[in-house]
Amino acid sequence: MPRPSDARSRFIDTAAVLFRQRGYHGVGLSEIIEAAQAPKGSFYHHFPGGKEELAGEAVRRAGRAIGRTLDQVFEQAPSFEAGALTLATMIAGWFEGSDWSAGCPVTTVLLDTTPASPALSVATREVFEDWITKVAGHAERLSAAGDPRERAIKLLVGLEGAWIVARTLRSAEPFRLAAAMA
Amino acid sequence: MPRPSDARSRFIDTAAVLFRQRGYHGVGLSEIIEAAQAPKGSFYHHFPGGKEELAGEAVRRAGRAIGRTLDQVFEQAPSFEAGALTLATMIAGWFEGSDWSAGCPVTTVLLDTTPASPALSVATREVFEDWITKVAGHAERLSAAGDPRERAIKLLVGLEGAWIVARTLRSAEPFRLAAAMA
DNA sequence: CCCGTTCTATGGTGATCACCATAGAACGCT
DNA sequence: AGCGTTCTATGGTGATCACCATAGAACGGG
Repeated sequence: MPRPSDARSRFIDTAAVLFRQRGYHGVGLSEIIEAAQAPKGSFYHHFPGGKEELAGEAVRRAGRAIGRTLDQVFEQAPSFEAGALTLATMIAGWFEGSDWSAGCPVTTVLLDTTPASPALSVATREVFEDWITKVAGHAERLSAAGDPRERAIKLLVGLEGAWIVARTLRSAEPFRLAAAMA
Repeated sequence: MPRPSDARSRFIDTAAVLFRQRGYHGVGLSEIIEAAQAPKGSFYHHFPGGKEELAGEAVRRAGRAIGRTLDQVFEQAPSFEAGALTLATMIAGWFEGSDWSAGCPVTTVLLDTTPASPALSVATREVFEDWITKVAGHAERLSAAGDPRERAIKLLVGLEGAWIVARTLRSAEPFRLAAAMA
């Protein structure tokens, strides 16, 4: 086997960035290929499934990255509430750093493709379920009040809502309020 | 002036439905025109600003409709909490009735166009601000605890988040939890 | 009745869409 | 060295994109 291609990886990361800014249909394949500085022809070698396969990989990779962050934050949090606030503050910081343009990598693809693309619907669902399971585990470990899964979904709902509202209001306040709610 | 055109109105309503399902870039103009059963040429007569102008009208009209619902619900609610629960239940019902495909009319356009289209960014922002102002007024009138505007944003964040998460989970639970949070 | 405005109707425009056929280059293996 | 696989590179494919030029139909007011 020749050298492992970093072109494939660049495709995924580039696509993730662009999809978060303008959604799945808002970004053309040619723009992704150009931004990834890869030849057009090698795209379909790495992604026989085309744009959908690429988006699926982007969603899963970004999902895993956030999942890791989520574990790190809650592992060193003194309480579930403190962890939720730290997480919300972190996301708000990244979001503001992107000038309120880098939306949730799952949501931005989800709204453009569900239920039109079953494969992508499954990918987004699995990422959300993974996050919920992880957070519920931390909620239970930190002996937070109430049902762990419900608390996890509450946090997810609050953060996703904040990610939407903050984009228009161009303010971190929704994240602060989301953390306070959950 | 000849008869007021109902074609223009059909364009707006048709576009609103389709944008909510698949986002701004996910729906082609030709599909909207065909679904509205209008000739292609009359579109640019009614909307010289093209697709963006149409989307702006769709967002504002849908925003006003939800704004009216919001007033109706809170005007006959015994408390802010009761109103929030009723509202969340209503939206969840509509959403499930569309087989979890009719997303928030603002969000679905917002994520596809902000900040690429300043005009649409303004439209989505104005609708959200209108909702917040309305809900804050009801919160104050019903003497809900805490800052009225903060409570309004909390409810908005919760509902928008629920609208996202419920789409993937295909369940009304996120709406129930959003109401409980706010 | 005729004019002027409003709206409908047809038929494209160039540009971009996602996708692919084909061939050569780069490398590991035997 | 020669083979087989992996990847790069080029150059399109038909389809759809948003948009528009042009002309006729439908209606009001004078």
